[in-house]
Amino acid sequence: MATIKDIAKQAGVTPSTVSRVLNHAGGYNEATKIKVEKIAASLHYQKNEYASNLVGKKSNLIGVIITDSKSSFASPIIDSVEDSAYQNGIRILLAHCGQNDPQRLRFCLDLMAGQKVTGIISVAVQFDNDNLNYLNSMQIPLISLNVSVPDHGSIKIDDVQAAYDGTKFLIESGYQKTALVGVDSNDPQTGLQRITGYRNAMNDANIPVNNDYIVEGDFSFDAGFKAASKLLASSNPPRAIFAASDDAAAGVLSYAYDHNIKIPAELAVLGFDNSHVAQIVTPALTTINQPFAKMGQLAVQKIINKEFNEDSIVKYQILKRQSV
Amino acid sequence: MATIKDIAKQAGVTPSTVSRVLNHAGGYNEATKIKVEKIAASLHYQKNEYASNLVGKKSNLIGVIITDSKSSFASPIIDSVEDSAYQNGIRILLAHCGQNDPQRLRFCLDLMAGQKVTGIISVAVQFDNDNLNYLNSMQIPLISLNVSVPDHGSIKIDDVQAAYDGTKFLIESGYQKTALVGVDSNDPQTGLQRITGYRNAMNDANIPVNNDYIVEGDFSFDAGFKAASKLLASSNPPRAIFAASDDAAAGVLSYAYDHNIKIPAELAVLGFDNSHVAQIVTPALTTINQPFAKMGQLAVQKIINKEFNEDSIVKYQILKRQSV
DNA sequence: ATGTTTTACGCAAACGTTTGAGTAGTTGCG
DNA sequence: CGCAACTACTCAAACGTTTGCGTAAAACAT
Repeated sequence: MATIKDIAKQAGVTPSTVSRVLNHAGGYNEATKIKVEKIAASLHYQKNEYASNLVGKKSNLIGVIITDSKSSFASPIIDSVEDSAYQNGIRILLAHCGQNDPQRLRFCLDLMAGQKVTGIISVAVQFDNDNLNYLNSMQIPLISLNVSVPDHGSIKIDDVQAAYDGTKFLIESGYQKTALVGVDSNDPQTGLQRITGYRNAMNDANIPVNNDYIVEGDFSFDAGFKAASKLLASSNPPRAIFAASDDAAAGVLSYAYDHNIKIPAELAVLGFDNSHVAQIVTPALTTINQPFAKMGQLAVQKIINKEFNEDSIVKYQILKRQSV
Repeated sequence: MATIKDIAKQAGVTPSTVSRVLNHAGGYNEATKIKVEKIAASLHYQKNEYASNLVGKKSNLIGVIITDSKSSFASPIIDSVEDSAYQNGIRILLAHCGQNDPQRLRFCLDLMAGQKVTGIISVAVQFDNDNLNYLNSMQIPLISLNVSVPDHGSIKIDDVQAAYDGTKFLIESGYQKTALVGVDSNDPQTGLQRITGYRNAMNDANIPVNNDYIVEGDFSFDAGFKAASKLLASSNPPRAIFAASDDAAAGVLSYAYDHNIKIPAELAVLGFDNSHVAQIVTPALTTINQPFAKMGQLAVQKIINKEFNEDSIVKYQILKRQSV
């Protein structure tokens, strides 16, 4: 591979001059510039980023840590982060940390540290104490999406309020008997907050909360399916189901389809996320839109502008389609 | 940030020794090793990969270029590539190149070159001549998934045969009137090959091909929806639709749902990919399974083993669910 | 006791780039 | 004409590692 020295030799100048030309740093005359650029092109010169970053100490690298792509909202976020990064000449280092795998998360952090990333964007990653301390000790700024992480900036919707509004929306649409599925009360962030929002909305509407109507689970299709089978086979089935994700909502839809339950006539289904699947299932899901693209974009902006400490709450909307 | 020199100073040895200890290179005694490791830990030492790679000339970096994540099969591939990479201590540099954006693809290649990746995995990326030449001139090995790229290794299914088998499967299931949707005859790879497979199967079954039954489009939900509306509103609607992707199949399902067409009683739908959506739509899609996870894994293996020139054809299966 | 091998380091160069400081040669100004 | 200010460079150090070579000291063999 051609280096700056090869170019220098051919052009009859020193590497310094070549470097200045290639970086448009000024301090050379037009003829030299043209000559150097022509030789660089003919040699297929590619700057060695390792050398460059070593001396320059800036990496133009943003680390992105996601749990895994199955979570359905990872894709749009990665897309927008990548696009924003591209527009700013920044590169993306991607790593998966799995679901609750401190060891792998640690590996991810080491990776990012070794690459001297200017910042990390984590998507729905829960930090355990060890890794949080480790991160803090390394002084790498972090922007967390979807969940908040102590001492670091975050970008998320107001989960309590969103669950409140979703529940209220169902109630006002005539569904008093509304269940909440796919929430994990052990998850202090999303799960618990959405349960709180649901409870608050029921209380404010003076509807007693039936605890059987809160069905625990993760955000998966299966969780939705199982919850539906438990709820809808019971003696007192709900008239509406509020799922904690679109995938879970799709699970509900699937159960309903199998048992010939008409949506929304016999059962209303409200999703959460407005992920890709929300638009393509039948009937199309009424859901709570999370502005993933905007969140990814904002995360990159924050890292560029070094705004690491504020928490941003972004707006969601209830997106009406066919399922309620 | 602490460097190897800081450790050396504290430990009373030279950087060489520290380096050897940290790399488990041998040539030090146990006491020194323990001392160095303890100091390194206490200083939160992180190897500067830039310096390391600069001298070592190996990057442990694999570049991944995808068009965009919306293509629904990007996610499982990225997941498996990332997992395989993780198990081999390799990092992933991710870049999007958009759909037909030579300029951005060029940018991606520059990025990869600058980072001195050991290899590039491209997912469903079509190389124009300029970029192909550019890639070749840079001598970076490439493994292409889903499409084949001249002079470089690829991993894909046999699209002609898969479309043939899918069509044959529909015919043998009793559907003589089978349409093919979501294919682009301008796409010499996937599109054209699947059309060929479809035609071959029809011919072999002695069924005349009705050209109206081949509806052009991309792989999107909308393409499937539009194709369905064109086909099913016609005077001679097909009894089965073979979609070129699960997303397109979901579009067909959606149209059918809107017009109260029963699946599979009145219309059979066969998808393609077995992406995440295939399992969660209602009814669940019978589809052609592409082993994305295996493909990603294999791609990483090939790069590690430096097998850049073979084309691998991986196996698909027809996965029977509810839609046919 | 002498010679040989091994161990456990140190030394210094190298990787490719950037950048502050230095310097010929040219231009401008009064 | 003399001095300052530029221009267009060159020089050399620096970034943090790795690694081949060198070498004292220790261990072993004869």
